Amino acid sequence: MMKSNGEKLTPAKVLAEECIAVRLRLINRVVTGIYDEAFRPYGLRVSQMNILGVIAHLGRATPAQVCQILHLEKSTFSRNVRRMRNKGWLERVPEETGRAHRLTVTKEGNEILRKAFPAWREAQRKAISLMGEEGVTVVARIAQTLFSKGTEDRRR
Amino acid sequence: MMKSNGEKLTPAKVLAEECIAVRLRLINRVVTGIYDEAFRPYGLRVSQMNILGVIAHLGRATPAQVCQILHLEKSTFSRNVRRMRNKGWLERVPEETGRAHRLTVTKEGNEILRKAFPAWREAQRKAISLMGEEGVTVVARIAQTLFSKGTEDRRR
DNA sequence: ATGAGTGAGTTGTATATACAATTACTTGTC
DNA sequence: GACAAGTAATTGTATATACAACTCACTCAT
Repeated sequence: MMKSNGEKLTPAKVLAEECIAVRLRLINRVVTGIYDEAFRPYGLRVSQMNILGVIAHLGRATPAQVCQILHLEKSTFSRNVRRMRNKGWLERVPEETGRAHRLTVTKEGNEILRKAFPAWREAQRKAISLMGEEGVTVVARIAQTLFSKGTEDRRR
Repeated sequence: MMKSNGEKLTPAKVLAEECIAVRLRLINRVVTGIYDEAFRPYGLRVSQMNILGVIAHLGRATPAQVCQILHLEKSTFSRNVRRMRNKGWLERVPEETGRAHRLTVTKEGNEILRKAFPAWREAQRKAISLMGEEGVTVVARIAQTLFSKGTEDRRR
């Protein structure tokens, strides 16, 4: 742990050994791969499942709500939604006013969630086995603080 | 914690409340944003810094080595390298044989790592504040098992 | 009423990512 | 030596992601 030996501490060395982002992004790639592989037979991606899940949960969601919860940029969300509307999983419900609208999960959208559910369970199992119970708990705790920040901290 | 109330447990509800991937990916977006923002003045992305760091650490690295360590698909790596070669941060050292080659970090590459180092420190500080010491430790532990898997488990 | 500002949404551009297919080279094997 | 198998790298295609710039429609102050 203590690096009191004679090796020189170049930026590269410190970066490679201490950078949080490199580790988190690595884990993210692997875990994303686990879920995407599980969902492949259904033509579903984990990113899409996440969005479907949130909207299904909210019922009739505004894009801004979903973006705030998931910390997604509005343009990212806009394009993700387009793909899912093309697949018939999401539907727009226009508001009375302006260009604004809400989103709902269609019957087909709920159907795909239902069909992919066993695959999700299997992916969860693998993810837990990779991250450990502790890892799962910690990730849930961190995400919780971000969900909160999303609702309390309106600016930005 | 226990959900013994009368709410119905739809797939959507279970997914939204229990999915590990949605939480991990959310954290990944936020943390990636922290580092990318810090690096923006230097025209550097966190993904690129990660690759530079690993290659600098290894000295003369084969693409396969780096891909194995970072769990990056070879085509992803290939295109990332192209961008960094265009910026003059990486250099190819051809092998005697075939199309194979190794990569080294150029003087400019080391320079950018050195220049961006304070920004990295600041991003680390923010990431630690977001994830907590425990979060940082757990992520390091999980990543460690993946690094190991990369070297011992050759298939896939 | 009108013109500045605001909020929601989309589009332009660029990077990151992965899977599938292809290309280029090497190394057998016959 | 020619052909089959294997490995490294690239290219084709698609999705995910974000920042910047733009459009559209509403609101409000003068």
